[in-house]
Amino acid sequence: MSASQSQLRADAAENRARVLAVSRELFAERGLEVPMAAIARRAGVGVATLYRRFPTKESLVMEAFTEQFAVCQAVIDEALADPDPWRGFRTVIEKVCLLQATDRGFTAAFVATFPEMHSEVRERTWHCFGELVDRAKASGQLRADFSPHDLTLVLMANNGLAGVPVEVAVAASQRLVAYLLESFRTGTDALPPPVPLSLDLVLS
Amino acid sequence: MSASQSQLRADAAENRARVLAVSRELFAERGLEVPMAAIARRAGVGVATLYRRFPTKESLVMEAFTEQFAVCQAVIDEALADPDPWRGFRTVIEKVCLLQATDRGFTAAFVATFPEMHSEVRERTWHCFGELVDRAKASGQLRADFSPHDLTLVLMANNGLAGVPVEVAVAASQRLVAYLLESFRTGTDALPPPVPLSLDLVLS
DNA sequence: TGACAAGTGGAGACCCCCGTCCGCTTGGCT
DNA sequence: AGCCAAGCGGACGGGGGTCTCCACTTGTCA
Repeated sequence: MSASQSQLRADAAENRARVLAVSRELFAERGLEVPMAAIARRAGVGVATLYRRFPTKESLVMEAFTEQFAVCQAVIDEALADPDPWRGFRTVIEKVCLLQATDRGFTAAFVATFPEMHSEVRERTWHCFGELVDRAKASGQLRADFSPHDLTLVLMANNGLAGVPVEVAVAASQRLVAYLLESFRTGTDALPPPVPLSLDLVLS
Repeated sequence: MSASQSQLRADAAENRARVLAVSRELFAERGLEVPMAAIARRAGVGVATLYRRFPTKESLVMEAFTEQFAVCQAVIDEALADPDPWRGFRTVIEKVCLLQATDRGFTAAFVATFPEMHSEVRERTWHCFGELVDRAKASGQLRADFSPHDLTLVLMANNGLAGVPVEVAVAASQRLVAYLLESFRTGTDALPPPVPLSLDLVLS
């Protein structure tokens, strides 16, 4: 990596880093539709600088989120290492949904770059999750008719909560996830408290 | 109403009606971001005609969806008339979510125009649903910690399923709703079959 | 049937976005 | 210290959106 980074002049490298940091901030706050000019302005550089480092907006998005994708994979790996399959399963869903609720650009970036990722990576993730599901079913804690496709269902549903202020989104997401996990499992326990959502919140 | 309609010349009235019909079609198919020019083209009129009848795109949206809003209110009224409170409750959620899944512009229009509706209407809808919830709880079929705010939660979550082909969205929505209703209730029965969702579908 | 108000459509003003071009600046090496 | 390639930023082209303006057409009523 020092090959591509250290080739850059010191100031250029610093700018590049600042651009990435700012991108992550703004994408998280306002979603991927934030204009390149806004990123440039907040990073204190010109638009041209952005495009010199990242030939396209999409490439910037991709770069800005690779870290998050790694986190995702780590979450699944960790879950597979958990001796309790249900806890692993639950944790994956909780953590990924939290990530989604916290970072407004995350899902969009996820679906946008998903087709571009080496299918190898996709396959691996999918396979791992499938294994998690099988184990959880085998342990009798996950309902038998749960489908791995339901993970996508959860992610998409949870994504519908984006667009409200972060704290609200997080609380709402937690309650949604709790409801769903309760359906997924054989058993019951207390939900997090209701969230006073209002459709007005979507306007912000 | 005939006051404002019959003032229009015959051809103008016909154009207006066709514009509204086309709007509903396109909003349902492609969401609210469909350009005014596209609506005009499909309706076989010029852009100016649109703007003469509907001073702003927002006003067109509002007009195009008032019918759907009426359907919503009707659904709730019908549910209140149902002697079985749980069935009423369940039906409201199922029907509204189906509406959402079928019509891509519906939710967007709903949240967009919600703040503009006479608060009288909002209050009434909200009040009715609250009553439905109370009755369902009293009958012991709805969990006690269900909050009316959870309706908004469901709507937002269900909205996250928009953007995939309609048939898929409907199937996914049905499964999501089934999962959630199962959580909301004290009891259990069979879910609709899993939906082979893929994140790729979002790209369409 | 003829006159005129009501109706019409397309060109274009204005704005916002992505991505490029080009003349100026500056870090880094000798 | 001085050179120069690497770096820089702002102006600009191209596309697409909402909404307006205006010269032309057409329904309607006497």
